[in-house]
Amino acid sequence: MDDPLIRFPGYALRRAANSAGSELSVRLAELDLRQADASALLMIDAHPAITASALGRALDIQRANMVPLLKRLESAGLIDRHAIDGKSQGLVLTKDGAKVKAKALAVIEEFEAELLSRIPAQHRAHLLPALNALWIDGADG
Amino acid sequence: MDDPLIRFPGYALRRAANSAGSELSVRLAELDLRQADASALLMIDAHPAITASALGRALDIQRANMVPLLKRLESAGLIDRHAIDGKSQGLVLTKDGAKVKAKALAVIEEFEAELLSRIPAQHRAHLLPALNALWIDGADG
DNA sequence: TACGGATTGCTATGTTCAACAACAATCGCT
DNA sequence: AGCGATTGTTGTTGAACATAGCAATCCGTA
Repeated sequence: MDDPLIRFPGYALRRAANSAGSELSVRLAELDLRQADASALLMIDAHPAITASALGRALDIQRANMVPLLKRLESAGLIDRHAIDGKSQGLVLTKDGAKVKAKALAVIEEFEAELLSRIPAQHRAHLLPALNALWIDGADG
Repeated sequence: MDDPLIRFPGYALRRAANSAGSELSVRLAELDLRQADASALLMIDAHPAITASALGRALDIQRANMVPLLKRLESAGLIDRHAIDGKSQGLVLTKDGAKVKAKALAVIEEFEAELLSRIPAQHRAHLLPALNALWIDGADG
């Protein structure tokens, strides 16, 4: 079918993100993780005792929407929360959390490699810098 | 904040798509259109009398979810439906639909140009072919 | 021509994701 | 001490997407 939309990078962006995202979700589901969960685990691992709201800012998830995410990770025994002061809470991985994070990282690394392998070689190295230019300090700061 | 995720193309894909998508939605909202609406208008314009289910396949929208979309476009007076045979219906743009489609196309063209302008020149031409490789006949073909 | 599988449009329903407004409690700066 | 800003939370809303099922219709083949 002749498609008048495929010439638009924005449209291709949406379709590619949906395609890649749904496939990654399937793989992460085997670890009982969602994409946001895995992102949070990796970020907490890189920044132990990070604050819930700081994590939300880093992942572009609003404070209100962090609540069920953190509740899920805590219920699964993957993270611990401890009070930093009277209003902030620091997040750290539990031992189980570290194990699951390692598995998730392996899944993601493999997925990313497969993703790149689908791209013609001459375009491959350009994808990441091009994408990053679109959202890092992009229009939505 | 040091971000362990920005080295992943898949993550950048999601963030970039969200960023670009939400911005485009704001602009299309001034025409009372959603992204799927605009996509449908462009596709119907390129394929007059296209079937509802064929349109859904082209846009990767399930038949069930086409119902409210088409109802919305029809209620707004942008499309007409006529029976092709006993079970299929052909979709065409109304005069108003053609006008709105032209406006939407202008919005999208401008948006896409701005999007590309944010990408360093040496990466710019590679984005579209790289993205298209990810979803056209990709893993979810 | 008659039959059976496939297709079409639709209803109903559920899930996930993300946005908003509001709130009490707390912090940090002056 | 006081005041604006921040934090974690609740509740609600809307969009986007998926599944299961259904009656009607089409189409290839016997």
